[in-house]
Amino acid sequence: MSDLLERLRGRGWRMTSQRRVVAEVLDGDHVHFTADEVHTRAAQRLPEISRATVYNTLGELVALGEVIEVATDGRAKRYDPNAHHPHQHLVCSGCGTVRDVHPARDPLADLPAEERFGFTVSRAEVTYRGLCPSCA
Amino acid sequence: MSDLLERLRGRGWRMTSQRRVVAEVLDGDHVHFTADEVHTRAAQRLPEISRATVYNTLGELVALGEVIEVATDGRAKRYDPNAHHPHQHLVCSGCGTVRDVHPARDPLADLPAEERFGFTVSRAEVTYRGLCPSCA
DNA sequence: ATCCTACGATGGACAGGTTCTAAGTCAAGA
DNA sequence: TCTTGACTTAGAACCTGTCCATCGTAGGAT
Repeated sequence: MSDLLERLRGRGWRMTSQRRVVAEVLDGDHVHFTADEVHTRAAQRLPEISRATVYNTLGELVALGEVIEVATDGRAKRYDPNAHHPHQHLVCSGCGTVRDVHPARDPLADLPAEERFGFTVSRAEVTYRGLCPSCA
Repeated sequence: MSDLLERLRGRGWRMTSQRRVVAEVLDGDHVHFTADEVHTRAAQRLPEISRATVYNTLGELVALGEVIEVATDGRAKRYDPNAHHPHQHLVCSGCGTVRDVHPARDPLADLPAEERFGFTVSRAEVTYRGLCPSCA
């Protein structure tokens, strides 16, 4: 993720301690935090960081394509830093855990033109639902 | 949809005028109202119906599997009474409109066993995103 | 090294969507 | 008809997310 910081600096980002901490929180595999969870974890390192800053930074990361916004349920959005390899999500209906998964085919390819109703379809998000081994 | 009322009564539901009106509002094809829209339309028939009752009833219908909850993008959830015929959703990123669509393949079939991580996967929800003709 | 200043951070107000609570009402079984 | 607990109500509370005015500071200029 430190090359994320490099990329951002290369794009003219002013590198502040707040942005660094948010990027560090999102570092790591299989992480799907809500904005509030990111804020809580960031605040452990930088207690005075504000929620607005976390929202701003996450929004910028999404706009830059470095992070993906995932709406797994009607509740808070989750932020997925694994933006450079296309994937979908497997969600446990019991505990809410999210795993990245890789279907065999691109789901966009399976929506025929006559089922697009004139829409310009740009992406397909698949949420597989079921029970994880612990909850089953 | 009147057999919906029958099914609900059969499951021990107390049949109130409020629940009847909510079920009637959801009747019909290609309907994807928000809770607030359901409330507005229900209130045309039953002016004193409260928002809480609409939310309660919608939640119960979802729990019973009679209605599907569709999470659009940070906006209000939409409620889809077409729960008995498998389909997916096409959402306009501009205005939030939802259309039912039918992909050529069952997306569940495209998640290989080694990508299931021991989960018991029961369903796949696909949300296609793009711009509708008016928003494009 | 210090100064400037535009960009970023802050926190508090605000808004939309949803859930909760306490009190009153009524469907349906006895 | 009576009784009772499930249902409804209004409004407060809550959660997620955005906006605003003000303050602070990163990083280029000097």
